[in-house]
Amino acid sequence: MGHQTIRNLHPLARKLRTLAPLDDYDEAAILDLPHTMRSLDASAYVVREGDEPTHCCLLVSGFAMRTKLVGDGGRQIVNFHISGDMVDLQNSMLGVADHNVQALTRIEAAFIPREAIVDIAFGRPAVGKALWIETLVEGAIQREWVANVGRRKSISRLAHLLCEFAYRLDAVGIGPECQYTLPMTQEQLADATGLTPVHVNRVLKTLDEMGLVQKLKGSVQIHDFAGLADIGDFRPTYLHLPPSVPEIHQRGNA
Amino acid sequence: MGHQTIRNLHPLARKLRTLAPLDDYDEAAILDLPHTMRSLDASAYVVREGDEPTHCCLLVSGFAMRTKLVGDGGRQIVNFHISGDMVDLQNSMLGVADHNVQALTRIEAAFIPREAIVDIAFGRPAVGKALWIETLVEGAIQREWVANVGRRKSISRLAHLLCEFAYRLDAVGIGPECQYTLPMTQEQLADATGLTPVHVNRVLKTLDEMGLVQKLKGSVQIHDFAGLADIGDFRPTYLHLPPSVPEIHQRGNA
DNA sequence: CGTGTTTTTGACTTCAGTCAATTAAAGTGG
DNA sequence: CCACTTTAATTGACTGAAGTCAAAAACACG
Repeated sequence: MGHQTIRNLHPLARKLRTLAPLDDYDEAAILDLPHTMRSLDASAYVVREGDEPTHCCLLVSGFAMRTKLVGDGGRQIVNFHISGDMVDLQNSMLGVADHNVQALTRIEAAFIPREAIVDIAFGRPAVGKALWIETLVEGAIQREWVANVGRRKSISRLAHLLCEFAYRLDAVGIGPECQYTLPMTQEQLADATGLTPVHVNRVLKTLDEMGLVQKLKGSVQIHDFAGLADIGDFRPTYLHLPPSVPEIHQRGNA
Repeated sequence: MGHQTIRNLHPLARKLRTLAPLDDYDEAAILDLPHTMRSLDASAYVVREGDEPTHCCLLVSGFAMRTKLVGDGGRQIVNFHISGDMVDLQNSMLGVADHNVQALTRIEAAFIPREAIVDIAFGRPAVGKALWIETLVEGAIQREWVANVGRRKSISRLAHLLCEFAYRLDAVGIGPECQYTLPMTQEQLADATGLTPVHVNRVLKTLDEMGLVQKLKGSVQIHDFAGLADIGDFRPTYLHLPPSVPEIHQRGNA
């Protein structure tokens, strides 16, 4: 594997560095992780419920989502993922996948053998700690989603989701301030918020009329971040981002 | 600390053993973890949102819950916890608590210094792996809760919750088959399912009329587990329990 | 262009929430 | 042990937020 290979895992190194202090050897070990690159088309499955994956999938570019299907045919999106996310630690470490991971857009992904992850985690405690923290942060996000879907009304749910996405994109350097890529369809937003597509459409219209946010095709323009965060009841603590990130959103009112 | 002390952490050893293979030294190291015992009354806080806990709380006996408060005063319970659960890995590892942990009943808890956890996790990879897996399983439960609250109707939500609780109690040996301790009030069930107490009351009545389950004070009697799992759309994969546990529920129809 | 998504809108329905009052338990202290 | 307070459960009547159904308009793309 040559110089090309080295760069593939850069998003992972970048992210883990923000989660726990890593030295140069740690970073080198991350970049050196064995892996195979694959690109997948939008809506392709990375893992399906019931699979027994042997590799961990790192999302290098593009967007992905985790989905669960319920009995009556409904679907719930339980999280979205962006560059640098280990999209499948859980499924590969737990043996059998309890949910689906799907590409949302076309993605580039690195598949890393599970053993290599375990080895680096315990061979290099700093890396292990970072991976563990990543797992914990994802848990924190899931908890916030439970609260979002369980206890907020539709307008807050959507506003909250848009705020979260803005912060997470900022943290990885995509999504320059107040206009950012939002590749989900309204149906997907509905599945993420526990609403129906029709209602998402109406709520989005309301948010627009309120002058808070404007949804364009494939992206979103936030006009008043503070206002959006307010009706979305959004406080970013649960994302456990490094202190630098939140500042970006101070200027939300363009 | 004498022989008494050794037994305190037994629930933890017991649980971690089911998550990853541990040798005798691993178990001894777990039982040897420094800790202080405390008992807390029902509804006392173990951690509050915003705290910066330095200790990890292990629930030795009793029941606890994680709660998040939303802007309009609503509360969402995002998980329940039972004996053997590390109720506060997330908050202590992530620095600042993004949610509350509260005793649901009177509890006995062991508070273990955060550094001791980190040391054992990386000094004894088998233990570390078990802890990591515990974190991942909790994430899996959170995802299922997102789907439960987001996409199931009220009767399924409650039925699902009751099934999950039955399985989790079985896994730690409390809750002998079909009658088990269910210490939550209807208000707490409502906060866990994203419903109102009034509606929970009505749904519980319906479940009773359907002959599936009967709620008594402080406990619940399941008359038809298969039927309950059916309307609850409950499949236990996401709990990632050892294969032995599920069998107990084969005899659900007493 | 034409075909297939995705978005948008309107009319109507329903599940669950709200309000309010009652009953039943569970403590508490004299 | 019993009045007294508090907390939890129950019930009914009414409301409302979000869902459903259905059709039209707007894109996206080969």
